[in-house]
Amino acid sequence: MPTKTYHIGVEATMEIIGGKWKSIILCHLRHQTMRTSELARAIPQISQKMLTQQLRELEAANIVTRHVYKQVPPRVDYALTDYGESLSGILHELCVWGEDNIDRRQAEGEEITLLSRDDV
Amino acid sequence: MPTKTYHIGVEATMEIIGGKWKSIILCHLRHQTMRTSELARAIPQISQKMLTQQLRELEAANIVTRHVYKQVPPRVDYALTDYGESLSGILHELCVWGEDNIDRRQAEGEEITLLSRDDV
DNA sequence: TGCGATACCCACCAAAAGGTAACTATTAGA
DNA sequence: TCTAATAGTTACCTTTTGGTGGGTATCGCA
Repeated sequence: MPTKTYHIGVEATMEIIGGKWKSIILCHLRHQTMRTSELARAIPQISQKMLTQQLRELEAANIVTRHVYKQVPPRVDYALTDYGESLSGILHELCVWGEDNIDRRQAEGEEITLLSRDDV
Repeated sequence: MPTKTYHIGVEATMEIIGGKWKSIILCHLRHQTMRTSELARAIPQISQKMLTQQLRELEAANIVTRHVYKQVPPRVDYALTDYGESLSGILHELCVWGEDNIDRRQAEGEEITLLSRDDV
């Protein structure tokens, strides 16, 4: 197999938490284990397809675990792995920086809203 | 104008440092002011077009400044703004986490290389 | 005269990422 | 018998992102 080459560490990180959805999903899982439908409610813009696709990729990267209960209707929940928890600090800072960014842009008159400031 | 809505802070952050190139460019600028050609050498995979495009977007977000010297041949350099500096800690952690991620994957036998570990 | 150096721009094309809608399975309960 | 509920898949399409190859401008220098 051809060796995969990175030039700088951040490339690898962004491969894992980059894209439109992964960091958002992880920010929610940072606080609690969540069912599929809970995640979907917490991220109303995401489609069913994207949600499961992104969760599969996070699982493959050993960032989240998937737990299937043997029930009907099905019940599945997701949680950060220990390794996923090592991203917790970064995720928190990304949220806080973004909140501050939105505040600044509002102060400059941009028409912009932040619906929930769930980071403590 | 329709109000832009974010649901969680990290969405705004990712709009600014997300994508394939922005965080890499910023990680380099974290250590020093750099000319266009220096950035191009530091990030050999990037095309001229992408480099200037991403720099324009970072400039528009007030994360970097562009300084043009009145010379021939032209000389332009880029540096983090004060606001851009507020990302410095996050960028550093993203690099370090990625380096650790690469180490782990290597330890598990993946064929993977990290060329430079420039974070102190 | 014509080339090298630097920092662009533009038109065009390819690939990746994301979105929509319709479909599956199973069981409880109206 | 029909419907709701949950989690997921699949095919198909659109949008966004990124890549290539060309072109511009100015000045010094061989």
